[in-house]
Amino acid sequence: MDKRTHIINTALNTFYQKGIHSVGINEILKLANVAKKTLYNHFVSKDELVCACLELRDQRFNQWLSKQIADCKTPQQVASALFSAITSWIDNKAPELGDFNGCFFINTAAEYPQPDHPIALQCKAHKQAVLDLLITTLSQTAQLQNQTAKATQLAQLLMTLKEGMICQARVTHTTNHFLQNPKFLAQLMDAQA
Amino acid sequence: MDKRTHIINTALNTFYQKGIHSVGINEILKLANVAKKTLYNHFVSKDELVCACLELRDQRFNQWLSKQIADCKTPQQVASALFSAITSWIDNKAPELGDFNGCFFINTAAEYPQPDHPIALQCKAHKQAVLDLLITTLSQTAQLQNQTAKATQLAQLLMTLKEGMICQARVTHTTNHFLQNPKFLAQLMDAQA
DNA sequence: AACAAAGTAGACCGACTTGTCTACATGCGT
DNA sequence: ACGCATGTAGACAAGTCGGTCTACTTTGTT
Repeated sequence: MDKRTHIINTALNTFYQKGIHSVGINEILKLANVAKKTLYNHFVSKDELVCACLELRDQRFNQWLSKQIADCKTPQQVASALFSAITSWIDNKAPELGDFNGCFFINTAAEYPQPDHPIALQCKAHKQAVLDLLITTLSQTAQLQNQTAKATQLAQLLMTLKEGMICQARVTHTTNHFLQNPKFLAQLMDAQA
Repeated sequence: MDKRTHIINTALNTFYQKGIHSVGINEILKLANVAKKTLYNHFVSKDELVCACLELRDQRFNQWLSKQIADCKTPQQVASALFSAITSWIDNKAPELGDFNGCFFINTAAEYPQPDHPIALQCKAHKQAVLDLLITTLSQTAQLQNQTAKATQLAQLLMTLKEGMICQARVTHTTNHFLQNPKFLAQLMDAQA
């Protein structure tokens, strides 16, 4: 396998489970069975390796999520698919995303508090990409065609609930199962009108 | 002033703004104008200092929040008060909580991924305390007396939205202003019935 | 067969980390 | 006035960090 992607894979798994600052370069080297020079031959610094991890995670997550909410015909279906996808992720039933340990981007952003740091900006960009995915998916439903404002608002609501679910699960290890109640979702998605 | 509380205050401010692992003991010593021996005379380790910071933050936050949602007569009022309080915090209009940098407990938990670590447990306990505050406040409204199940469910929904707002604001620096729309809140709080 | 590219293993550097310890100064109760 | 607790200032230990570098080995191409 390509050494570079192998390093990124190992680093992503380790960073995601233990955080960035808690994991040293040497730990990644041992786990990946790779020499230090090889790593620094592909990445000029640890920060750049972190960026590559964020990029890979962004790809994987967006691909996974877009598959989960594809073919939804109504906003309610989108909400339902989204929340059951997140719940299955929390319950470790989404192997593509690894053992659940919260949102890698929120966790990472917490370790890089300077808002203009490249890593913080990349975390921010990921959130925007997910929001855009929700907006376009919602906009493609029959109910919301040519209503981008309403679709945007709904997408923001879904995002807020999604982030809340993830953070709650990360810290308290609890899940809000009523977010999968169809009746509640129907009322929630109509509440905007 | 008491040296111990002065150290905790300085440490809390610094940890909250920059994260735990990014801040060394020496930085806190300089900011607090305190000798290293004094610090280690009051705290056996950095971890214990972090615990003291979490405890202080927990006190301050709960006190602030309970004041914000006191005297609410309906669930909708509770929701409205909660979300406008969080929004004012995000907009740096809650001086008791310092310059907004997300949830200190979520940020800290992200730096201590082991679920059984004392610091992680303290973060978890804080979230439970906030949830309890919401439950009791909601239970005291006329509409929800003797309906603890419904009050609990509503409190969980409010918690999820609150966490989502905070995390979104932390990473993307955006706010969902429609969460303060009274019409939307009314529909949201009725959606459970 | 030969050569260049890319790998391994790990010593090493300087800076930083938490935490200990010595030496000295200050304030307070009796 | 004395003694003790508590403070300051900072050297120091022991270890970790990211990152560089040397010396050697493997791999693939021509």
